[in-house]
Amino acid sequence: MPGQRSITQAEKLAEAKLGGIPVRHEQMAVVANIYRAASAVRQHLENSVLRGADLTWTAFVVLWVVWIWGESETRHVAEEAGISKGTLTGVSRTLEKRGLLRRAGHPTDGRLVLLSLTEEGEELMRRVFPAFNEEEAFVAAQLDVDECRSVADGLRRVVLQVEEHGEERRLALLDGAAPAPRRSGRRPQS
Amino acid sequence: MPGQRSITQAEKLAEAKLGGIPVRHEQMAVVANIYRAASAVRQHLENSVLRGADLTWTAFVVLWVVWIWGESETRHVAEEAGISKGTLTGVSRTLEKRGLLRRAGHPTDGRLVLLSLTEEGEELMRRVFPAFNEEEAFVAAQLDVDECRSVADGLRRVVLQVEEHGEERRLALLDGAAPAPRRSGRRPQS
DNA sequence: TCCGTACAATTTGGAGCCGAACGACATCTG
DNA sequence: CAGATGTCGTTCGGCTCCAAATTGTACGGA
Repeated sequence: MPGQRSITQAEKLAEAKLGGIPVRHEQMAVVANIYRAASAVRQHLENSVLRGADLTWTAFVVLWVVWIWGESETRHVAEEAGISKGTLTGVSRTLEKRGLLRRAGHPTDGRLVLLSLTEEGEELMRRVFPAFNEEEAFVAAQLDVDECRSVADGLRRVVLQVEEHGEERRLALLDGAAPAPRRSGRRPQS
Repeated sequence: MPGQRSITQAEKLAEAKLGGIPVRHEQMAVVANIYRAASAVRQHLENSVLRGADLTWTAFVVLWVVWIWGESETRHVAEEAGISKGTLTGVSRTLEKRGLLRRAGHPTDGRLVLLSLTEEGEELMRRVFPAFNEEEAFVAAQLDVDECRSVADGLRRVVLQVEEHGEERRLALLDGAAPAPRRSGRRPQS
């Protein structure tokens, strides 16, 4: 139902709405499906393995990053996990309360906080990650290994494009104009 | 930096952590990159075109769905936009307050609410969508049209796999056990 | 030693988001 | 035509998230 057909139809309707102004169909389909897939995958993983371990997606990602990279400074963890520093403060404190994560001050630089897993956290990851990876395999079950590689590679190029040229592009678009404040969140100045 | 290399490295570290238990690398890479790409794309679009129009991602998606499909019942809009009914209630009311969306009762079935764009909403979409689509093209600029098609197709298969077999899979995994309540949200019963 | 600057994490404000419970309405059944 | 059952959208509780403002620490030069 909302697969190939409805997306194609949506594109045609969009074109009609624009009175002949051309739409970049393929690029539109990539973005739309990236987002659909991300939601579907996240929801499946949260409702299968993560809920049983009482972890949110973000909490799992944070644990995973620290597990893989070992003791790390919070800003690196936030960057790698794809969340803001502010969010990480809350998440890491929750995980600390649950005894999965340790937060320690840096020995010489008092501004830094180092995150590492507790033994309990390590155990959890040894138990949960294999199940998580099983479900990753499940969601990708309609793709063979080569297709996985090529999809992953295409997505990597999207990420790189944004990381390398996104900032510059945004500046060019605004062209010196005010960056436009965010609707939500704390108000600037006032 | 966090491109091909660091992901591959992460996978090796993960395997080491598991003491030889095999990891499904390619499937893991697909999931990881779907999520990274979704975040990157959303952030870029929010910070470029959407912020200027004072729209969040979700608000834009809702407007887009109603624009494309015309007057629609809320549950269909929620489904198509990939958000819960409860979220849609809030978002649609915000958009109504801003004069972009109309909420009307169904003429014969009093339970339903129909959403449609106001003239102002239509104008906004005619103005914003082309810019949005331009940025979709920008984020996909490293992919040629064929690659776009094949990535989109691969992602579509992921979405279908979850939509068609996800529920069944989750039930099989829990195997009759309690579905494990969500940590957040309103508590059952009590 | 005392600034000023730089950069760290944290706090804070506002919106998003899910899913259980709820109330309103529709429809089926006897 | 009443009650049971089902299906809407809405409400509500708790958590997630971002980014501005804030707080705290480091370190360079006067």
